Amino acid sequence: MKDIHLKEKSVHGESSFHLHIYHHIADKHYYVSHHWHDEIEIIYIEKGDLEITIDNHVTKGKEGDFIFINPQSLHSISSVANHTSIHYALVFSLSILSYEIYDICQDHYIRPLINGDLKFPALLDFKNSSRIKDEILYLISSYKNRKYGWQLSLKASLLKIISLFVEEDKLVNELKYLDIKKQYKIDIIKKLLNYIHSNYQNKIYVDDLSKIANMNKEYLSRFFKSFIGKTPIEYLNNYRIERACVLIKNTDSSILDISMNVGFDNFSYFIKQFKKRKKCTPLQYRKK
DNA sequence: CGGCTCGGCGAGTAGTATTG
DNA sequence: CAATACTACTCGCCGAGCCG
Repeated sequence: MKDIHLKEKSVHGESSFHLHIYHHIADKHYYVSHHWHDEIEIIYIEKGDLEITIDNHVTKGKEGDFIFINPQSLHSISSVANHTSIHYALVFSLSILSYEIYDICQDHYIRPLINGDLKFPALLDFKNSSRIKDEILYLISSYKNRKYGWQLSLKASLLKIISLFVEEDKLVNELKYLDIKKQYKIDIIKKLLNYIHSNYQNKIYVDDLSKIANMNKEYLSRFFKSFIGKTPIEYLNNYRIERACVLIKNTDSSILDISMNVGFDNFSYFIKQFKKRKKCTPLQYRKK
């Protein structure tokens, strides 16, 4: 089975050019579970609303908003109360802008952005930043049109966007605000999520997780919920059901085998949990 | 002192195994 | 398949300890 970890291992874009733009039409059940990656992600909400949680802080994005997710930030994305929405997600590695020789741009801006000393603000107020907005929209259209030399045009746009951020003094200097305690907690959550994703096929008890986090199990439940919005077991069941859905769609295995495979050793409990989340039985889901 | 973090207790709920 | 008993989990509450 494909090994899936919360830290995305997939390379965004072609292997020769690490920038990709996804166009998502998100229905009312749209939910991208907590994960993180080395790339920067810029979300442009074309239509509707989106709720994005970044490092335990909820950002409500409205139509026309741009949301910036910095490298290594733990984030999840979901639709807002029964509404569909359309958004672009620009995912790219800042290393495509790196220089091999020492350069003041590299030293003052690119490297600090890569290692997290400088960050983009989560939500940008575009009242006074229409140039940044225009440049991002231009970047999206360059990507779509793919005229000769489009990669160069995208690179130029990215540098232009960063230069506008610098010019307008909108980058956040993390060294000034570094919250070591908060970072420590985020690291624990990442550890727990990684453990769940690596071991969901086996039995997982809250006690196992509490040992990983060095907390007592009651506190861990609350700690986890305060970050993820679900208790550890709710999250685990949800993840198992999502994994089961993939197997139901893409394999001919029996529902019983699939339920065992994703870590449910109690078949009736699996059906119960499946119906609770998907509003149909696993077999009905396959027939759809 | 007040705010915050974390541990621990107890009660209620959810999940699971067993039995008839 | 339902009833039942047991275990695991969650959550409200309280208190200890730490820090500014």
